Amino acid sequence: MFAILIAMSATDIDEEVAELLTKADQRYTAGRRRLVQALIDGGRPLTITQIGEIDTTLPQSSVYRNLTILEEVGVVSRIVTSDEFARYELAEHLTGHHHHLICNSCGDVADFELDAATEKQLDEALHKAALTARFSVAEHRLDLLGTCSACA
Amino acid sequence: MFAILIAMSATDIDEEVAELLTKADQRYTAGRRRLVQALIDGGRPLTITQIGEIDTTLPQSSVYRNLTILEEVGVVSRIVTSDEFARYELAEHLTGHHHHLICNSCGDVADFELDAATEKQLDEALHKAALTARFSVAEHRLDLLGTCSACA
DNA sequence: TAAAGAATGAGAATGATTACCAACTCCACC
DNA sequence: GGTGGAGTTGGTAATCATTCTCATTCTTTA
Repeated sequence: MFAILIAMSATDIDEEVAELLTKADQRYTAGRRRLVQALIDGGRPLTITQIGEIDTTLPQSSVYRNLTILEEVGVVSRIVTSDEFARYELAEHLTGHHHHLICNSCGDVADFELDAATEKQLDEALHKAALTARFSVAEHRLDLLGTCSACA
Repeated sequence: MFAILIAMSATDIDEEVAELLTKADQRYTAGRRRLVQALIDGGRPLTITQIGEIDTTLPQSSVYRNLTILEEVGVVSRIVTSDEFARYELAEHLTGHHHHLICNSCGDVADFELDAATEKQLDEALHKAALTARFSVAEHRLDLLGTCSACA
């Protein structure tokens, strides 16, 4: 498993997280720091269980609560695939816009990026489609479903 | 709410469903017929609750069981958004390839299509990306998240 | 028509997630 | 350098979408 290319250094992320929490009148406590670090270390969307494996000192109830708070504040985003577990990763403005490779076999999720030209054309086509449906777009989500190299 | 453009007539769908069930040693019972009809009538991905509202004669436990069977057989596909409810719609080979508009406010989901050129370029870019990640693609999934016209 | 196998549906069980709450921590102000 | 109060924690109980169970009811076929 590879660590993904991160758009900011770990300390930059830390500062950004601190600012976002402060702006929302929330503290950047030790537990929350460890949680963010686990997400950085994971390098891909993680389930609650996987987070608990990466940092065994984190109690599950605190992980759930703090992920919710970090999501509200815009630090993490929650993604749902097809299995019964929600996954969390750092928000795109910290890691860069990307998409997901979802393995139908093991359920694991990896990140990937599209070349800028395709991304641009896609965006234009999506905005046109949204316009005719009178739908106001906040973001788009593009996933590939299939089999990862570990399961092949 | 509009009904979506369906790639097959209702009777064509019925025949196709019958064949797929038979091939899997399953019966196309009255309850399953009503379930498929509810999905056709809905014209968009429906939650269990919405299906129960469209056809109030369908018991919830049977809806769950039969949706699972219809999914295994390839008649319906289950989609998960961000809220806590799974949604079901007829599989793409019955309705045509399409994508989803997911409303962050009411949670409802509508279908839309992309023009063929964009879809083609997207497909090529995705295959290239999958190749470098050594990921074998079964399908892609593209959703727009935002606000629907009813909630705007 | 009878027997075997499928399917049904009402309710119980499961399990990821959320809510609760008593103990703890941190900060601001005196 | 305390003290009060709000914020946070973490263990446990509650929630609720979904799955399982099983007695009953249909279907098929011999």
